[in-house]
Amino acid sequence: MENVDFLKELNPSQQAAVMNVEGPQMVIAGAGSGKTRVLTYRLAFILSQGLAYPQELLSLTFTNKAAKEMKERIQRLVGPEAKSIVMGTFHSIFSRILRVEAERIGYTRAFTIYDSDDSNKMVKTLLKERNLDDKVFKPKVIQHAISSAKNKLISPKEYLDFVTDDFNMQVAKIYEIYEQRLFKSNAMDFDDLLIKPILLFKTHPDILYKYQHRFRYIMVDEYQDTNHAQYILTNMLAAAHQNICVVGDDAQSIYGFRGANIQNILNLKKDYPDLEVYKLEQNYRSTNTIVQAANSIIAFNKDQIQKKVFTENEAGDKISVFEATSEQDEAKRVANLVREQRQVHSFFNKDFAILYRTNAQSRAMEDELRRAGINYKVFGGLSFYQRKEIKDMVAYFKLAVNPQDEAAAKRVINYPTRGIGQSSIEAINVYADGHNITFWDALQRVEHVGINTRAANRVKEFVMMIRDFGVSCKNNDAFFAASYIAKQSGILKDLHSTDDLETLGRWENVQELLNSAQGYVESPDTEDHSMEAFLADISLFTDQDQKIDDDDFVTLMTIHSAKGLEFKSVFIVGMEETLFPSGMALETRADLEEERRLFYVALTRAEKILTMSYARSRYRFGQMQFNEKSRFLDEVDDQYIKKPETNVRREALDAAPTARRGIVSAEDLAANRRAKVNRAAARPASAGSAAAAPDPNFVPSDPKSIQAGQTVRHLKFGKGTVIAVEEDSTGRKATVDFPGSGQRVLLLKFARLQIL
DNA sequence: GGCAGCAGCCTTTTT
DNA sequence: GGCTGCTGCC
Repeated sequence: MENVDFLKELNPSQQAAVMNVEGPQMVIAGAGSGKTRVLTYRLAFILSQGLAYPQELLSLTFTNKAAKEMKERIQRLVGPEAKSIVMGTFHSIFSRILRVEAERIGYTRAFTIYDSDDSNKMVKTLLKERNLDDKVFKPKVIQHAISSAKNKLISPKEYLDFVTDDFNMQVAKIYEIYEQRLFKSNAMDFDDLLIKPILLFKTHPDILYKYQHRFRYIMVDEYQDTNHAQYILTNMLAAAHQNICVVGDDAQSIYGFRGANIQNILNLKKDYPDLEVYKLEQNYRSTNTIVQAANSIIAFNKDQIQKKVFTENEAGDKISVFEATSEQDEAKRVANLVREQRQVHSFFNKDFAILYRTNAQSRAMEDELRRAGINYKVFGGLSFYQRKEIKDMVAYFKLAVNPQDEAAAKRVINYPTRGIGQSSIEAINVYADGHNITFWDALQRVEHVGINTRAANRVKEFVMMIRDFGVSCKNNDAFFAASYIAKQSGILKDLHSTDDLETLGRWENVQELLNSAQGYVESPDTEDHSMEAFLADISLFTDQDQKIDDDDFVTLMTIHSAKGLEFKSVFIVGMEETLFPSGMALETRADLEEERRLFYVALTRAEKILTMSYARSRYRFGQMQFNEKSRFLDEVDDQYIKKPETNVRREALDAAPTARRGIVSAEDLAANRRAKVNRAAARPASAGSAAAAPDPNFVPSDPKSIQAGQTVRHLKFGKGTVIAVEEDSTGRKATVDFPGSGQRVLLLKFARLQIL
């Protein structure tokens, strides 16, 4: 409290944004302008001035990780009291509030959260029940229609009143039943975590009053990415005291596809006539070349708040652009450039990011980086909690806590297989529907359903098991209960019954889930150690939240995931029409402008060096495509791009070792064929392993001593060369090229290798 | 009821 | 090219 010295570290516009804390404020923060700094200092300022207790500050962030980092920074400024600031994503904060108030709107506090996969399955079930053709009524389309209706606060009834065509009438009906079904399952989908609080506040003014007065200062980060429901929610909470501060950058609004409404930021002045607007326009991150290049492209957008982002940083290198023959060629040259820049600029791997539009593009990059022996890490794609084995485990957790959870019950009632087949499940479903009871209640009365006794008995056993799990969750902490469930459900056994690497990997993942339960229970930050609390926590966990360890690796991720991050050297690959901008975004100006903002986000991730590339040919959907280079490349003011002659010289240099490559080189074809042979050979090899005679001369070396470049021997695959060694969440892995059976990635904790 | 093999979809992004 | 979910066979 004693000092406010930290304000000296801010420029005048940052200071203004930090120190004006009463009344509605909007901070338009250009890329790299110290937005996080302003947010943290603003909270610290309020605390240091004694304007509020920390628990009266509500700060809504885009990811849980951002919240955690921000809290740590505030703690460094004002001390441990910062811990009590209410900080997190919309979804996590409001799910917490909902848990406290659940009974008021007919849920129990043990309600479970449906992820989009669960919702999708629910829609599919409803289509089946209503005998609708899923070719006409595509589950994804319907799911999306329901979700956007919910986010616009349109009820099923209103939806029905609103539409005239047959298709949408059916959608309205499905929407209605979907809502009923979720309610009966004591479950909420992602949208509900925002919609239900609004409903709660509308119908219970006393509760609204409580939270309006509890949160005296509200801050919203990444405001450009909020949707209608989030906008309503913040307005409701801020209505009493109007101390709301939203921070964002309209130029970085890239989540329109999932309902984010850029109008929220463009029109805020209408909602708050007294709104004070601060613009942070000085960029501290990038070279002037990068800042100006980014300005030059965003100028093509019509929808925007005018601002001039500038920097006092040096001009820096011009932007390089290169054309590759194929995606492999592109990847190879990126790998070469990474090596070169590491040398020339003394960069580490962690100074590099390779950004792309779609996750599918990571594969070619990974192959070439691995071949080049460059340590890398892929973010996004299938996250830990989306993996089948994890979802199965989580479904058991959900059921134990909330047996009414229909999606969870259907997921695991016959996994691991216990003789309750599809026809039995179907019969139970029909029975539940016909008697207007829930799936779980129908399971209790399985003897009336009319399936064979064998299956009925299995169902009874299943029900008893789930009840038992429920008891275990009540009486023990999350780690104990999770371990108990993993064992008793038979999942661990199921995953440990074979010795193939993939299944073992799954077993490992389940172990990792148990580890995280242990970590959760033992963490000093968690007060509630119950399974219920643990579940609530992991249901909203995403890949964005994963810990980044201190290893030195090149970052591979989509541009969306890269928002908020910065790297010394950035590669934007796949700059091709229909890929970036996406072929799906060419129809309307609004869509194309969102793609352009995405390009803006990509450009502004770079601090020093920026390289962009496009490939003449690329495999998509298993077919070769030939794309034009992206229009976005032409939109960059060419004074910031390296002149073609420089490029040509570069290309001649780079191309030398790969000069023989055609569009698809013989080498690629060979590699391809080898991979296929390899895959085909994999099964017989492991099946026949029992027959292999033990070699008395084989002495496995210490896994830690395995290094790239070594010649090693493996009992099954024979002699091979270690191409790369890397480590990720599953452990240390070696890529070994065996002349007999091709390249294999081996987990070193299992594979026995002898260094020769 | 369980498993293998095949068809068809997908790939825009994710709380 | 890869994954999911469906069908048809045991």
